[in-house]
Amino acid sequence: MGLAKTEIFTEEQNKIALFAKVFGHPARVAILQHLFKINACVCGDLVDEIGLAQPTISQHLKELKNLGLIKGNVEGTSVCYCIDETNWKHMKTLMNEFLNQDLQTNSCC
Amino acid sequence: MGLAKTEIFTEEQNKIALFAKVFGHPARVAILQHLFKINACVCGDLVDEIGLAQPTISQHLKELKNLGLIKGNVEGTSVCYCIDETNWKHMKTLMNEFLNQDLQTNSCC
DNA sequence: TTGTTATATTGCAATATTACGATTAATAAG
DNA sequence: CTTATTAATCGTAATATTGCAATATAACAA
Repeated sequence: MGLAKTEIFTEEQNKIALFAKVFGHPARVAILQHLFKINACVCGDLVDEIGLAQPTISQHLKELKNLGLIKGNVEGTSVCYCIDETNWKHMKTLMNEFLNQDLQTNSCC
Repeated sequence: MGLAKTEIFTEEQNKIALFAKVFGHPARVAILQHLFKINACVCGDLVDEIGLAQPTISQHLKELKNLGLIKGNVEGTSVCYCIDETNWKHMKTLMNEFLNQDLQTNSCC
C-alpha cells in the first residue's frame, strides 16, 4: 500500500504524525536549524550550506512551507525564507503534549 | 532514489530525523498514546484498539522497539509491551532541544 | 529585447513504506 | 500428541519518498 489509513485515527494523531513526518528527513532538520541560526536566508544559501541539489532543497522547502512552518518572501530573483513563529509555536505545543506524556505507574512488564 | 543522503548530515540531525520518522505514522502515535494511558498491554489489545491487521501492528511495534522506545516481555503466548522510560527520556531531550530553538531576532523577510 | 541569475516545476529512476494474507513459531491447554 | 491461541515473519501489491537532470518561470540588468 504505502498509504496510511488516516481515517481510523483521531485528528490529533494525524496532525502529530504529519508534523513528525516533515521532521523525519535530516535535510529538513538541517534547513530548520539553519533558519533558526541565521534567522532568514535565501534558497541558494541553503543549497550551499547543505550540499544537496537545488531542486532537492526547493522540494524540501515546499514541504516545510505546505505545513506552515516556514514562509518565503520574494526579493527580486531570490526568495527569502524564515521560520513562521506563530505556526512553529502551535506545532511545538502539539508535539510537547505528545512527548511529555507521563506514565501512571512505573510497573511494567 | 527514496534514500536519504545521511552521510552529509550531522549525527544529531540524523538522530532527530530517525525519531521523528517513527512518529510520522498515526498508528505508531496511537500505539504510544495507548501505552502511556494503559501503562502496559499485549499486542492483541493494540490490534483491537487501533483497528489494523495483526501483522501491521506487529510491524509498527517492531519499529518502535528497534528505536528502543518500547520494550516487550513474553508472557505465555502473549507479548506485553510498554514504554522504555529511560530511552523515551533521552529521545525527549533530543527532540526538545530541536523544538525549543529560539530565533535570535524576530526581523524576518 | 537579450542575457543573467535565482528558484520552481516536471519527469523519472531507485528505494522505502504501508498494509495484509498466508504461514510459521512458540507456548499453553486438553 | 493434538489443538488452540498469540505474535512474528514472509511475500507481495499499492503507494510514497528521495534526489536530480532538464526545463520552465520570474525578476532584474544591460
